[in-house]
Formats: sequence, structure tokens, C-alpha cells
Amino acid sequence: MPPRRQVPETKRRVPRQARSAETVALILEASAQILEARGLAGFTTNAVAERAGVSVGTLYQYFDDKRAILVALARQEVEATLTELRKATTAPEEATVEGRARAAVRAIVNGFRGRLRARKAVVQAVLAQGSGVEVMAPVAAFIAAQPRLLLPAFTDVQLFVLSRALLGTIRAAVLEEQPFFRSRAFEDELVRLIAGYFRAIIAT
Amino acid sequence: MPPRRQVPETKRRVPRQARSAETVALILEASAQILEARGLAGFTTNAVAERAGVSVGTLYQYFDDKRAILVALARQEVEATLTELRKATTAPEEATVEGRARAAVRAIVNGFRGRLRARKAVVQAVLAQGSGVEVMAPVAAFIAAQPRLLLPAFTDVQLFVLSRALLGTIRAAVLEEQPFFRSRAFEDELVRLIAGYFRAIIAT
Amino acid sequence: MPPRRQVPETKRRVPRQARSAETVALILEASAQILEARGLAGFTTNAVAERAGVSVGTLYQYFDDKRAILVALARQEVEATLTELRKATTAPEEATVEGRARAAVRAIVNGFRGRLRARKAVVQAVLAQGSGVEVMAPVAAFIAAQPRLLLPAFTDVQLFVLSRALLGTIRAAVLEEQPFFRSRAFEDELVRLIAGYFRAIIAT
Amino acid sequence: MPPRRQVPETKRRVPRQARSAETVALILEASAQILEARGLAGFTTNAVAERAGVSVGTLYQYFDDKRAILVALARQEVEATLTELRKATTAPEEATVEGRARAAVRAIVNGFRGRLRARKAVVQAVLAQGSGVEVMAPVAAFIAAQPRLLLPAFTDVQLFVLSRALLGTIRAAVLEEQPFFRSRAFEDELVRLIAGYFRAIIAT
DNA sequence: GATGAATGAGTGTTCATTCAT
DNA sequence: GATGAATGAACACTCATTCAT
Repeated sequence: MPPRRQVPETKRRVPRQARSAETVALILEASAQILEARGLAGFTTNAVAERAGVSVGTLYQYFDDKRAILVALARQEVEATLTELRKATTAPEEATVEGRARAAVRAIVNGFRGRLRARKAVVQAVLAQGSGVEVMAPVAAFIAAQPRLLLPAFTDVQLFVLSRALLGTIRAAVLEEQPFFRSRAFEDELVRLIAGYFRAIIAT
Repeated sequence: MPPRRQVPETKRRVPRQARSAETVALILEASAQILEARGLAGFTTNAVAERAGVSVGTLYQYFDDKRAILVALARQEVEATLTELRKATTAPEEATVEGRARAAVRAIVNGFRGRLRARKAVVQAVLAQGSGVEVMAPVAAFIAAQPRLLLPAFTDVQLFVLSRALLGTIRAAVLEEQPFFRSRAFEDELVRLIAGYFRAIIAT
Repeated sequence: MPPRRQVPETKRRVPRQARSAETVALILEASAQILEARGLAGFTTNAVAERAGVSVGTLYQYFDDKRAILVALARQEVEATLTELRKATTAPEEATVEGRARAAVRAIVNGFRGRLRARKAVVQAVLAQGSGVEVMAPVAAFIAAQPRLLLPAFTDVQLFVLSRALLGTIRAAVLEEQPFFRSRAFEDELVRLIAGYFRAIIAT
Repeated sequence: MPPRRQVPETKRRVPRQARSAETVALILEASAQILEARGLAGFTTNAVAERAGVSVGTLYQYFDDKRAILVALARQEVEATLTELRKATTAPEEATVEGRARAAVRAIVNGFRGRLRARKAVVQAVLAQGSGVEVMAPVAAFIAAQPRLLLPAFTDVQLFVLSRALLGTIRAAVLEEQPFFRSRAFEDELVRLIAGYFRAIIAT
């Protein structure tokens, strides 16, 4: 005989005050730490609350669900990486295909610095739930926003392959803990992969 | 899967008799079906046993763990795909770079034919556990075994990027349930990606 | 309502000022609405406070307990029904047994007009707690106060049976949400029941 | 991220074996005891399991829900009372209206012997859930099955009033713990109530 | 070897109540 | 007096795993 919520009606409180925003940040940070230290399996609401130094009740004041925490975390990571990417790809000096590719590769690889396990868990969890599309939306927006001079008339499939080949390879290196992950050689190959694909498309 | 003992072997008994092998196959098939129909969340030992028409006890006679079932399933899939790949890449008629790339792409994509949800779940689960490396070993072996004539003087990093870019993109398409997954356009782009990278390496 | 301290008073403060009485009324009205709309399960202090437009804190300023709200609500309803009953049974024109019985039946059934769900919930809740006797006291007082001319030499047991048969049947109709609850047929039968009992007593 | 039951598909085990039936009986008995001792509020699945000397898991092997336990208990009680009633009302010697009414009153009053609190709780709980109709079905069936000689052409409303007036009065006496509950005087009045109603109907 | 009833630690989530502001 | 963020005990329920038969 569970609570049996009839008409949910009221949404979870949106943090408006400074104190609240702080609490939310605390919870997200705690979540990342738990994920990093114990993986997805150890990511329990009680563990998160304890680590964040708040009660479970507080946690549920700000998040509808355990899922919601993961989604928020994912969004935060995506946003951070996109910010890096934006910064990197708008630098005027990187005008060549290789130059831009290298800037992008670096931004992403650097984005993966630290909290690898947490990132992995977040990615897994978000994919495991249906929330993938929701979280990936900003990425798609970012890609679509690229000046068409550089990505001349790319199809959706091409954009997909381009982005996932890059991200997928980096993720694999992270997950498999490849020693060359942060090496120049790895960076070079990624640039070659991207630039090669670019050239192949244009050549058609 | 809570307690998770030390370092468990994957299979408890090696099935020697026909009856046993049959039971194991039954369990794996049932697992794939459950995974396909209800996803990872619905993949419970009781559900698998019921579907397989055996008791949970029997299931535990052949598998140490719930984990072990997933690992066995993953191994089976990898093996099947590698077999396809071997067949595809040794066909004498595929002599061009594009021809061989396309053969490989097709073999892998076809490997993912049917039971996408099951595959997705298996991939997720295996990644979520530490078993990734274990399962990926045959893949590495396969790559290493390629005649150096075709992959002339490729470095390890290059082989890594080559394989992971391809597998990573396909995996992303599966996990994100992209509608173009089995389209010709997607195949074309993958071929272009691989061939472009090949050309870029050789051009150096 | 877990801890449930010793023997709590029902109201914390007797509202002396207009403002306070208003707040109490607001809370009771909100409670009735919530009960009506979401049933006993949806009757949470937070929901009530929100609906009433006050904070939970304020709510606890006027009521010791969640229980106390329900009791106050029940008392209010009982009082209202008794007022109706008093009015109905003192009308001089209803001189026959049937006439008086019908007047009483109508007063009670009308008392249950509207907010059936709320009433049902209140009855349930009050019964579920030990507060039944407390709430029923005014009813007993009312019955005892009837002029002995009309209820000539009725024993206590007879008064009990008379009142409970009537109230119990009506309550059952409410709780079971019988469609004929407000029909003339139902009223007729209740009158018959009461009048029949009356006659049977007198006949002895 | 709760279990999220996708497709319930499999029903709870129906006890087929002797051992199982015993366990079910154990659980029901424990439930009645808990209800009697601690009321509806103390009726938790863990408490029941502990009292029954089984684990919660076992409990859930036989009952879908906490609700289901209550429903089963209610059905058991109803069935027992009906059995008594059937026995009482088919005795050939009770041919008069008063005779049959008295037999019925006695059967029901005796049915309320012992475990009053448990009964009360069960009734409340079942009514609070939507299960009332389900549980009451056998009662309706019983009433409908009465020979029309005795209940000549009673309408549904009349049957409702007849049964609820009787049951409601008895229940009120139980809930209010009236000292005269098992007295002859009370029985006499109930008989009078029923017989009077009967006569009033027939007289029309 | 096979069975499946039993286990029980562990999980997500709720909500009455408090108290610093 | 009023507020509402925070609390945390408590609950229903699941499911991997065991072991007596």
C-alpha cells in the first residue's frame, strides 16, 4: 500500500534562493564523487545524501528521482565540454581543417580529465534510461550551429559519424584506460581520422 | 548482484555432456530474449530461468553469477561477429581499400542484426562491470593477426583508433537507436571514414 | 503520523482573533477539498497547507497534529448535521411517526450532500484513530435530550439500535458509494425501517 | 530508479502444495494478530512477516501486495460468517419471521466474537481500498439466494437497507465497545428491528 | 543433477514534523 | 506570528542467491 500518488500536480521545487542552489551543487558534487568512487552500482540515494551532508528528504526536495540527478549531472558535463569546444573552435587562428580538428580533439580530451569513472557511469546511466536524446540535444544544437563554410552541406548521418567516431574513440581509450590516452601520438591520429574523413567527403 | 565475491570464474562447470551444453544454450537464448523484450532492468535470474524452462537452481549450476551469464552472452556475440569478419576480410575479391572497408563494415553491422535491445543491454552491462577487457581480448587478437601487408606498418595507436572509431560509431548508433542504423547511407559514411583514415596514414 | 505522542489536545490555540479563526477555517476548507479530490491517501499536511495558502508551519500553529485536523473537520460536520436535525425534528407539523422519521432521514442524508469522498475519508480516519467516541459525544447528547414524550420510555439499547441502524445504513451507502444514495426509494426504505421499529416497540 | 516492472506477465504463485498452503495460513494468522494487537497503522509487511516467522520475501511470494493480504483476510472472514449464517438460516425449525431473524442475528453476533480490532481494521482497510465490491460479492450472492418465499420480491434497495441496518448496528456496538453487545436485550432489539422492517414492507 | 521455496539485505521514496530565520 | 527548507524514521517491495528435498 505505497503512497499511491494520485495526481502529482506539484512539481519539485525549483531552487530560487542562493542557499538552494548551493544545496543542489552539493548534491551534484556528491553524486560525482560517489560515482567516481563506487561506480553506478554504489550510486544510491542514501549514499549521495550522506556524502552531500544532507538528508535524503532534502535530496528529494530538489530532484524528482534518482534518474533526475543523473540527468542533471549529464547535462552539466555536456555543457562544460561544449563550452570548452566553443572556446576552442572559435579561435581565429585555427583556420585549417587540421587546425580546427586539433582544437576540437584537445578540448574534448581535456574535458575527460579527472572523474573518468563518474563520466563513464553518467554516460551509461543516461543511455540506459531513455534520457539520451534529452541530454544530447545541446550537442546536436552545437553541431548544427557550426558555420556551413567549414562543414559544407554535411548530412545528418555525416555529422553523426563525425562526432561519434571522435567521441567513441576517446571514450574507448578512457574506458580501456589506454596509456597513450593523453599522448601527442593519440591526438595526432584523431586529427588524422577527422581530417581524413573531411577530405573524403569534400572529395566526393 | 549485490555481494559480488572476489574474482569469480565465469563458468562453474564446463559442460561436457550434450545435455549440459544444451541447457547452457537454452539459458543464453532465454537471456537474449529477456534482454530484448524487457531490457536490462527486466533481466532477472528468475525471469531467465523461467523463460529457459529450468529452475533457478539449475541456472546456478552452470553460471556462478548473473554477471557470468552476461559475459558468456557477450563472448558469444563477439565470437560470432569475428567469424563474420574473418570470412569477409579474407575474400580475395575485395582488394581495394574501400572494398575491404565495406566488407568489414557490413560484417559488423550485420552482426548487430536483430535483437538490438539485447545487444545494447549486453554492451551496457559488460561495460558497467569490469569485464570489458576480458571480452574484448579476442578482438585485439584478431586485429593483431591481420597480415601486415594490408595494414602496412600501422602503429598500435593507429590500429586502436581505426578499430574503435568504427566500433564506437556503430555502437553509438545502436545505443541511441538511430533509425539510419541499417541504411546504405550509414554504411557509405563508415566506409568513407575508414578509407579516409587509411589514405591519410598512407599519404604521410 | 508516526510518533503519536501521549494524549494530545486537539487544538493548540483557541483562535481568539478574527484573523486566526479565518486561518483555521481556511485550513479546514482546504482539508475538505483535498480529501474530496485526492482521498485520504492524498491528504498530506503539505498538500493541505499549500491548498490553504499557508505554510506548514502555520498549520502546526493551529493544529497539534494531522489527526487534529481530521477531528476538527469531523466535529464540524457532526455539528452541522445535528443543527439540521434539531431544526427538522422540532418542526411542529411533523407529528406522525413517519413524518418525524422522514424529517430526520432527510436531515441526515442532506447533511451528506456534496463532498461525499471527503466525508467518507473523515469517517474512515476518525474511526481508524480512537477518536470515534470523542466525536460521537454530541450525537449521544442530542439523542438523550429528546423529549420522552416522543420516544416514550425507550431503553438505552433501543435508542442505540434506532440511531445506529439509521446512521449505519446511511454510512454504508456513502462508503460503498451506492448510486441510490440520494434517491427517494432509499429515503422511503429508511423511513420504513425506522417507523417499523417504532411500531414494533410500541406494539409490545 | 525503482525496479520499474515493465510487463508484469507472471502472476504470484498460487499455493498448490501442502507446505505452501500452510505458509499462507501462517501469514494470514499473523496478519490478524498484528491487526488485533497494533491496529491498521501497525500492520506493516515486515511486522507480518516477522510474526509469521517467514521472511518478507516469502510473504511476497504468495501475495501481490500488502493490499492483497487484507483482501484475503476479509474474504476469509466473510466466508466464515456466511457459513454460520447459512447453517443458522437453513435450520427447519426457524420458520417464523422472528425465528429466522433471531437465527441470523445470533450467527452474525457470534461471528464477531474475538479479534474485534482485527475485524474492524480489515473492514476499514478493505473499504478504504476499492476492494469493497469484490469482497462483498459473496454476501450479495448469499442474500440473492434466499428463497423468495421469505423475502418476497424485495427490491435491491430493501435488501441493502435490511443487511446494512443489521450489520451497521452490530458493527457500531463493536466499535464503540458497548457493554450490552452480547446481551439478550440487544439481540431482542435487533430482531425487533428486522422483523419490524419486514412487516412494514409486507404491509405495503 | 534438478528443483523452487525461502531468504533478507538493500533500495527508492514519502511525509509528518521541527526550527532557524 | 509566519515561513518553508530540512529532517530522517519508516515503509513497501525486489531479486540474487542458497540449500533442503
